[in-house]
Amino acid sequence: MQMVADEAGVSRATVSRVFSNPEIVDKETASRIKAIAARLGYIRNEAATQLASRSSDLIGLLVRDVTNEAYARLYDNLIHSVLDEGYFINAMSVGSTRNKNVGTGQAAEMKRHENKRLARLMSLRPGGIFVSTGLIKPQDILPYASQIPVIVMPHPEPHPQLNAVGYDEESNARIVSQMIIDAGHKKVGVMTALRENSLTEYIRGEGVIKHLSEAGIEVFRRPLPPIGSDALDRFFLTVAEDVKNNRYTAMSFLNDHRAIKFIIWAQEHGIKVPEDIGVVGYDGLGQASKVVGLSTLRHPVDQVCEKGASEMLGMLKGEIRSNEGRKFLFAGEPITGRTLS
Amino acid sequence: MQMVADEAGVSRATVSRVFSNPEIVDKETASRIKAIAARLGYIRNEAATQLASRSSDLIGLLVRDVTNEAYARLYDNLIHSVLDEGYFINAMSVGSTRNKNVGTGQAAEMKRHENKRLARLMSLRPGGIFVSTGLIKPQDILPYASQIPVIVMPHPEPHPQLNAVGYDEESNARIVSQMIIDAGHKKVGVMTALRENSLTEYIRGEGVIKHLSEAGIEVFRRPLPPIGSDALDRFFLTVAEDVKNNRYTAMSFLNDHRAIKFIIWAQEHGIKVPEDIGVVGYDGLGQASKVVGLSTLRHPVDQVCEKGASEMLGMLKGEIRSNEGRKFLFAGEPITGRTLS
DNA sequence: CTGTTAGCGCGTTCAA
DNA sequence: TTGAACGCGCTAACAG
Repeated sequence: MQMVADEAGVSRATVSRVFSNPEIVDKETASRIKAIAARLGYIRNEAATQLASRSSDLIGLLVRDVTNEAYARLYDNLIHSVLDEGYFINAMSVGSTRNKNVGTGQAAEMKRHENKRLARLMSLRPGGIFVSTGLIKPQDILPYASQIPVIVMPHPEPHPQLNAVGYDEESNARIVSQMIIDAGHKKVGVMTALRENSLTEYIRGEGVIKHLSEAGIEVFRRPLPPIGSDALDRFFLTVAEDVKNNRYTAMSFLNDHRAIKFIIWAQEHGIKVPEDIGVVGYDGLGQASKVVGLSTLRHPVDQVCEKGASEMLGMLKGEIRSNEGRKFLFAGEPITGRTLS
Repeated sequence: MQMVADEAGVSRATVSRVFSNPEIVDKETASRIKAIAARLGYIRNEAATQLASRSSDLIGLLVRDVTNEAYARLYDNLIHSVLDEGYFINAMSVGSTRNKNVGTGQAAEMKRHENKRLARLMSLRPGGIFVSTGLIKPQDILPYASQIPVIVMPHPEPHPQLNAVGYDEESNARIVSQMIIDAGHKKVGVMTALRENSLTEYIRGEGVIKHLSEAGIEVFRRPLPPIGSDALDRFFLTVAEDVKNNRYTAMSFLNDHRAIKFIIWAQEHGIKVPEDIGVVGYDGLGQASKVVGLSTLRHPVDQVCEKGASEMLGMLKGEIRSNEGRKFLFAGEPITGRTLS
């Protein structure tokens, strides 16, 4: 910066103004300085900028797993939504469990890991934070939420003090249930999750069970084994056993990814979908579900992101109070595919 | 930090040491300070740390599009590879073109956009940078490469001064060609790209053409129309026309994503794969290609990431010189699916 | 092992 | 419209 200032025959302060408040600098001087800066390859040091200005154009994003298409979409969408207003998303991916030997009962460790990442995110002193992971607990977020705007997304976090923009799981469960009912199934297997592993998935599963039961459908609760590399395979074996015994004619999954994995698995194990068993997913994202023709529910990702971004920007500008636990829920839409009947 | 120091009855310097160089602090003092910091919710300001230490535990990643599974895998893999050594990946996603009205000939604008993002990344003063985008040009990277370690990945950037860890497109083209030949095709359509739009895809396409031609196969060059929202649809129409006229029996795509999009499109337009036309992809990533049973070539993502990360870490530690244009190429492996014959 | 001191590169007063 | 001076929160010598 000093070099640019010297070259232009001005002080560092003027150079600084050119990059932070160009309007208050003489037009000619400004363009001359810009040219010199470009020629010299000067790029402002954000760390120093942030430190001196006590503000940041950075918005943190704690995200579960970027290889998960649902999160990737969210990420991508947020980037563009906030970029228009001059903000940047700094993502902290907790990471996939793909190559990790995460065994039974290690959900606790994953939570610790998420908390670490969240703290790291805070160390960057972002203007605000989006939290997009199902594992972390409200009480771990709360301390930060009192310092900067925090929006939980797209999980419909119920905690009264946390802002949340998310999927209307209640409505969604009803929609999925109706799809199953409309397809004529009378006996249905439903994948469920433990509350402590994923509140969202817990609500999804229980919601579907509630609606199906109320409609007189016979429901078979099939809990997803605790987190672990072979959990899904064990789950599939259970379903295969159920199919063999004609316990139910359709299976409701907690997300598309697992539904599709099951379809691939079933194919390899001589089980036909939907002849032997109907399959319904949950999220409707990703190319794979389109290819399979998966019957599923499409989450309103774009709506959620737009609302989340506009809420965040409103809070950053001080137009919206960030400590009132504002809630916004959006319902998805049914996607009729070829896997349910 | 001052509050923590006061509370512990030590100076700020000691608190600082606890978080940057714990070994040189008295063990008891250190743990006492840590406890106080935790209680007070103190989190170090990274901007200040970075400014004062003139170093960063941050590695930048310029990435084309996180919603693209190939890049997402790369991203995720890098995060974990460098985290083990105490580094963090800060990704700058140039963004998908999904919702953008990117018309014909706007490749130039996308390049400008990428350059802006790269500059922004530099403003964060990372220790090094991974460049994972096909559009940006060597001369736009070079100025940065002289300042910090830069590794281009996974595109096999040929520029002699740039480090690159990437896919061995030469070998890959040979492998794909062999798959097509082995499937018995004599007349083949090959998707090609413009050199200025994507060097990698250009090399891929030309490589396949070269190998097929040398094997006596009749090749039909089918260039992908310039970037634009309807480019792919126009391409598909061309292929459909070719199929109708029996010009060729198989089509070689430049990546799985487009191959799968074609398969979905073909399905909707009454064209059967592989009966009417065989399809071969390129990259072998993503759940969708598995579902389709796409015949394709699997890129060695993990190998590339591991090598890239270890190179980067070596450079950051000064064990490897970063200005020698080191090159590492890895060949993929053929995936025999159901779409080629 | 710990405290003191001098910056890191910038934004932002306050005068001029 | 510009420059001088101060400080953001922290690390890195150096001395003790």
